[in-house]
Amino acid sequence: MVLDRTPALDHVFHALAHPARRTMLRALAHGERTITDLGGPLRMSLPAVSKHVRVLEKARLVRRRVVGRTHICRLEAQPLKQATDWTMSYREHWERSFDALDTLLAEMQGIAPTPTPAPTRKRRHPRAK
Amino acid sequence: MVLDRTPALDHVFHALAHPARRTMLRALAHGERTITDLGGPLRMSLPAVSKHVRVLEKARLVRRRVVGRTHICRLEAQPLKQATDWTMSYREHWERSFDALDTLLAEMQGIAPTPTPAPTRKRRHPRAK
DNA sequence: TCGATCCTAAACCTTCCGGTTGACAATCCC
DNA sequence: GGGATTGTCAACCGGAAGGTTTAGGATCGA
Repeated sequence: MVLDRTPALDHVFHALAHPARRTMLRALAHGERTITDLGGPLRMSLPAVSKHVRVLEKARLVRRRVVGRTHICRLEAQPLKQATDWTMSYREHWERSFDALDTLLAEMQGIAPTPTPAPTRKRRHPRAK
Repeated sequence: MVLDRTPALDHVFHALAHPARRTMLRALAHGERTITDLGGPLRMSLPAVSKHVRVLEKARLVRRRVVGRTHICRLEAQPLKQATDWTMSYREHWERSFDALDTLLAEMQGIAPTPTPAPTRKRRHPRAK
């Protein structure tokens, strides 16, 4: 079961809600980066970058090790799996809306909707007619 | 390609970052709900509930129709697919860390790590030795 | 040793968030 | 009509977010 009252998810989703932080994660996906590296494409002061990194650390999306005067950041993707688990638990819903769109398009063309393949998607909560 | 600078994602992730709103979405997954319904389990005033719902609407996760004096909310799961697309683009990373854990556990037991299946997961950025 | 580089700390500012209360509009129903 | 129900609006509040500037500590390297 996927829980909604999970403080960890609060931090992860909050961390993901800022474009600068998503950009940082994207950079980290290609390898380790220093703070200055991460700030490179971002047009903001270094202290600002530093704060964003701390938000990512709080969400456990980034780990840092200090080497001399440079801080080297590393992506920690595990929380992204948890986030995915949560959002994915709604998968049937967005697929259902795809089905609905299929149906609509098909009706507009006067043909039957494309039949859903083998593992039948079941309509879990049928609307009252 | 998955874009990081997408305002829509800002709104979606921000909407998901609050446990009350995740709880609301969970309720909506089981069918339509009125504002009062949504506030039911949440121990907060009705105006507060109302604000949360507006955040969900801004993220296009909820649509509302007004029937008499009641406002009926409906889950709109499409943005959750976009969110999933984004987080899933890091899948190889959390799987990689699983591999690492496998290896560690295997080493602790003095046996070889479980071999990775066919489409070999490559180590993209090898650390200098 | 001494300047340049990397980064954090602290103070400050503005805006947004999340909640409240109080008032009121609209609707339902007796 | 008139009370109960549903929900919003507006004002307010404390605190968090997101940015800046200024200062300074630590390290590198010539």
